[in-house]
Amino acid sequence: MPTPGSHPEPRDVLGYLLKHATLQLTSAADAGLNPLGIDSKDFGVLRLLGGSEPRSQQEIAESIGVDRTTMVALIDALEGQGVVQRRTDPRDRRRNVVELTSAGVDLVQRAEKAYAAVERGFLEPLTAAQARDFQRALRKLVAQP
Amino acid sequence: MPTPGSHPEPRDVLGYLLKHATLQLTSAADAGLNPLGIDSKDFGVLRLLGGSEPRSQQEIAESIGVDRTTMVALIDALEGQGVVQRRTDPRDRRRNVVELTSAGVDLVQRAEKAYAAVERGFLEPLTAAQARDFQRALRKLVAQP
DNA sequence: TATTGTTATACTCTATAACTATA
DNA sequence: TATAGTTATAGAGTATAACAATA
Repeated sequence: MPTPGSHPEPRDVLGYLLKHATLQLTSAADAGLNPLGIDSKDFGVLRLLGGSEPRSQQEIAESIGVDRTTMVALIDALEGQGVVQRRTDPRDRRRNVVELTSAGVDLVQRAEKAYAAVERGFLEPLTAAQARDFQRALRKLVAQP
Repeated sequence: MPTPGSHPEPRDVLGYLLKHATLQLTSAADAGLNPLGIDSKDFGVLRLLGGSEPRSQQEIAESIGVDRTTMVALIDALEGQGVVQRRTDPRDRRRNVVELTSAGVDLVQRAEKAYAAVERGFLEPLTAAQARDFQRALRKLVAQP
């Protein structure tokens, strides 16, 4: 804790804390998902595809926040693993709709469990109420314009 | 908010929230520090040097969490701006002790103010108590082994 | 022999530009 | 003419390996 009047320690700077919290959780998630053959970025795509409406590559790219050219390689890899499948949209043949295969559906379910366990482990230093408030605060902060 | 039984929305995943909170704060900090000619990474180095003990390039690199080879270019740039100075440690001539120049001391003071304003803006959606609890929780999480 | 700073090099990640096929 | 996917290319960022000076 910084002494009044002194320079705050680097570790007390919000930017440092947020960055390292992100790094820790990401690396724990990568490790937890590794036995399933995917990483946290793949998981971001897969859990999007586990949702209700089918999505084109471009829509997925926008949701994740990467370029559509970056999405190509991501989908290539997942398709190579047999967990997703590209299908030309019959109503607009320029678009690829990406769908989970049955193996993909199964993978997403296992990945959700693995990721949930990682989150629980990460939040373990907090009480249930603290963890809830923490995520609530985070949502408010990220919702900022 | 996720409906019970449904897949949680991507935006509710802790990893997503942490990553985007970090991105938002970092980019706000870069913008706030830009008029001073530095970015948030430079600021991390400078505020370390504003502390009590002098540090070698390697020590700074370790504190920041980058390789010592990466530190070279960072210090090059800051030295080129005239805000830090390399000095060979007379007690171990292999080491470069990096010190703030008087212009550097001045810069750090202004940068601390600018960064503090950015943090305040970022935390604005929270009440003072919520912001305090949020940072407290973050410290606990990052302190994990 | 080990360590600090440095340089050269390579690797990862991602975006920009250009091409194709469709619209 | 504009858009989705693709490919090739380039840029940022950072690490690994090798070298000089010093311990």
